[in-house]
Amino acid sequence: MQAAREQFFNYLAKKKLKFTTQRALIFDVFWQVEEHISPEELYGLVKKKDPSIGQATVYRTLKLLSDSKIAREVDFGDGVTRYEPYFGQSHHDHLICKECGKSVEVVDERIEKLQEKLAAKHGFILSGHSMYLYGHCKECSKK
Amino acid sequence: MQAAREQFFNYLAKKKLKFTTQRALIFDVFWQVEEHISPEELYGLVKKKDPSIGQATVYRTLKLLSDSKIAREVDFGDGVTRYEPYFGQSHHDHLICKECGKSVEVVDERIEKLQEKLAAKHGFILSGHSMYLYGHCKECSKK
DNA sequence: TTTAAAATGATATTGAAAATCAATATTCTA
DNA sequence: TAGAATATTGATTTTCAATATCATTTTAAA
Repeated sequence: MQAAREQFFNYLAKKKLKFTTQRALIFDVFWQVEEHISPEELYGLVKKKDPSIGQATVYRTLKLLSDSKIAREVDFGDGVTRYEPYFGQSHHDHLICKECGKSVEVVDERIEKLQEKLAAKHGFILSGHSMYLYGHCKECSKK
Repeated sequence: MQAAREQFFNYLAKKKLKFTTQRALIFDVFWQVEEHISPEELYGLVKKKDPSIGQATVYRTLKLLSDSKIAREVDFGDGVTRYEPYFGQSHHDHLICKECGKSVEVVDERIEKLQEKLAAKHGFILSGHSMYLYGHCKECSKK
């Protein structure tokens, strides 16, 4: 079994929750996702494989995936929470084109370090952050 | 007239919009705000001064204040968009305690520079960013 | 097998935000 | 100034994502 699937299984076991066929299916479809997906979009994909699955189950399962660190919530500020496969992925933030909506995953270790120091300076222990860079991509700048 | 009020007035004039008494009142109440406020909270305050003002007008005016760079939208990820006085303020990001909800305004010029470079590295021209640092404040860490 | 706990899908509900719309108010123009 | 054009307002409805509820079914434990 893939590591991520196993992690999900273990997480559920630890919480005395069940690895149901619905959760397995939702996980499998989700795990194919490139970049990120909204609950509604995922629901659409999942329904193709099993039309009997309820929308609420998709929402609930995404929460579980998020709690178990298999998925990560991303919020591009357009009113929809999206999720992206996270387990096994290295940490990254997002760079989004305001014009065409394209998003790129980015990281800068120096920024990460500075964020921690910045928090510490104010007496905080940093546990996470969300950083979205907005701008115009090469293609859109040309126009 | 204060600079911010004037900026709002000029913005409206440029767009051929009117500086109505409602907009003036909403601006005035908003400008007293420390840190940030949600539309609903602001609506509550404004109603105390003029109970006839409609909720929609508060929402609309906040959008105008945001468009004119007098206010800035902030999103702490709890489903409510808040606004903070921005005109004349120096740029800053937010450090939020996950436990007590306290928020602190922070900046690090080095981070700002690195963000720009990071975007450039991917062919983007950076036009803005949103950065929220989450952690535990000194008081909450003690417990 | 019985009992308890968890999960599901359908449906209803919530809450923020936006859209609609009739009624006013303001500005422009002849 | 009268009248036309435009903008604004407040009330209300609508939208939409997300969550809550609940009866039913499934699964695990005793």
